[in-house]
Amino acid sequence: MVHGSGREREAHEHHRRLQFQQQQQQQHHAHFYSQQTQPRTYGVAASVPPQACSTHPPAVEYQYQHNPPQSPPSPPVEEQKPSLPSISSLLTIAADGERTTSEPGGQSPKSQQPSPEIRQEQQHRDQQHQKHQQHPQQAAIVSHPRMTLPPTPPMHPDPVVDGNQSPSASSSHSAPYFLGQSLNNMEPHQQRQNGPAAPLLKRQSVPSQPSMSPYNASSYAQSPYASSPGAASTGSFYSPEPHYGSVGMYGQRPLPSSYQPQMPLPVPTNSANGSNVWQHHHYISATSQSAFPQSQDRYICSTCNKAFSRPSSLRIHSHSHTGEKPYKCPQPSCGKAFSVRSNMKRHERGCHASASATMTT
DNA sequence: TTCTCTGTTATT
DNA sequence: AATAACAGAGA
Repeated sequence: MVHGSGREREAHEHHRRLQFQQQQQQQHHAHFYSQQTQPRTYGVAASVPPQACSTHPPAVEYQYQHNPPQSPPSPPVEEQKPSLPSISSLLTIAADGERTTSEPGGQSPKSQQPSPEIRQEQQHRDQQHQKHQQHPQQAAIVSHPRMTLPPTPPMHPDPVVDGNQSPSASSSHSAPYFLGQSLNNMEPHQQRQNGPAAPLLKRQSVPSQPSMSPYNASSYAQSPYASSPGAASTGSFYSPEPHYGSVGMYGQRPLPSSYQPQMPLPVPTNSANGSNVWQHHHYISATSQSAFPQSQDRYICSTCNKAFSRPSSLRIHSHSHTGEKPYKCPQPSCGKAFSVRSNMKRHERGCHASASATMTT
């Protein structure tokens, strides 16, 4: 039971991660591009729903080719959407009364300029979506809702994310929920608090959670995405996972004091795993990097990105992911095992106090 | 600098 | 109450 629960959590997490990784690949494109087109107004942004990227990946490629990261002139989105006429015709249909039922695919024709009435309705819909996916805090940091990097997701009351495993389901609400769930953007302790969907950590007192660590929130705020898109293309990410992911979940290793986040970017396997998620989350700009206390919390769990100051701490922590319980109760009659030695000791003292006393005396 | 032990907090 | 997980102190 004890063993099972730990491994189950891990399995859940792993499974979810895989899903997210797949999704995140597409999302990454959308984010990356949107970072370069900040000046868009809300209305314009609404005209380029994320769905467009997820359902028409080629279009994204097209945009990449025309807008290299080095010099994003923040072109008006309209210029990138030459195929409006067909949408207009769709709108006409929608105006005829189908607009209430034409949404199931989540591909509402938001890019055209419909009649004010319709447009308002669509905007309203978008606003509602964004309410779901955005925290006020992040709205403050990034003035543009659409450009917010994976926001701390609104915790779904239903922790069972299995519903999202359905491709159709994920695509149908790809816009808001997709972003909202953006994965482990969620703080590990929050994840744990949400049961199976949140298997990793549960303590709120953890100071070095991804979102709290110096290379997270601050890096967002200072992210060169905003100032130097070219830097992003060089792949300066602070993300241990892509490195060790193939080795196992716990290929942690100390970050060298002079650690330089030089991720040669998309290692094929990593891309396939969607490690972009972490890349997004752990990018450090030169500024924030220099400000980062190098001697502290250098050991990052590749699974949950939690930081530890000691390798032993990290090793012990890794047990929580693997379910490994190397410390077994010495009492023959008790087959219990623990992942933390002190916990085993305590168990021994508490549960086998008399037995141990007999043995020791 | 790291490890072990102890204490604490959260969860079940 | 038992357990999981973590941080801090001391070795």
